[in-house]
Amino acid sequence: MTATPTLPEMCAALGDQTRWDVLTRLGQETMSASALARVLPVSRQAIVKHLDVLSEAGLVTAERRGREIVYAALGSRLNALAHELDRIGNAWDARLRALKSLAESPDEGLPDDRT
Amino acid sequence: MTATPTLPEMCAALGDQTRWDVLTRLGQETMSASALARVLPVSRQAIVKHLDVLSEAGLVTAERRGREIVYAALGSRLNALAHELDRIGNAWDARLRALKSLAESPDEGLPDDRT
DNA sequence: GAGAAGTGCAACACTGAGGTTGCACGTCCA
DNA sequence: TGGACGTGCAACCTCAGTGTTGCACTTCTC
Repeated sequence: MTATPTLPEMCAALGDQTRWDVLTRLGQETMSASALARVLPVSRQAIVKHLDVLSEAGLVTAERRGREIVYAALGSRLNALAHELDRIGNAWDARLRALKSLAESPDEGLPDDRT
Repeated sequence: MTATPTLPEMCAALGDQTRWDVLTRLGQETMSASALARVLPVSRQAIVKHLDVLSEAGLVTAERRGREIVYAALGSRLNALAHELDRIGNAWDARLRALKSLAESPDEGLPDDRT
């Protein structure tokens, strides 16, 4: 049981192209690490490491099925992250709008970026 | 100019703790790189590099004001990313649910959503 | 004009992420 | 029972990201 990943950790897990390749494959069908390695242009060991990271972030589930381990992409954690990011984005923009309307006083002529 | 950053690129930009420190500060008030360096435990040059990355990702805006450059956190790109992630997460879970119900009653079709 | 403050650029060091190869060990099946 | 297939572990390599320092240049202010 891993501690809930922090926001930067979640984003870091999603900040790699190969990891997205893995995820999109797993979003289409459940696959084992070896099966993924057959499809993607990296070694199985590389895949395994990525799956570890994704599993740590709660983005995939693993299920042992005989001699192989089948992974599936898990959307719920992604939705939770999305919700969090949306909240933060809204807060930033709200503050920015407040600052702008606050700076509507005519005695500050700051648009001076033209030489 | 900055082509629209890809999804992994956006996530990679957000996958760093120091960058989040910068962003949260800029979400509270607009600041220059030097001002940020005074507040955060890293050098100005490190801050500048992070601001470059964030700017490239469209997460901050820069406005020259005299001899200094004032940055502000921009929420809109974050909201766009959130929306995208939410869509993908929903697609994954829908497919997973479909697979599960398919395993029980092999009667249903798959949702054909692209991720 | 002098000095303080901010930015720009370049060289450099260090660490960790991403990837590879090789081999050992379990599991399925003909 | 042996071979094919999948996973587990470890050593190793490479390079980009994060961070530093130093110096030059611009801009504001007194």
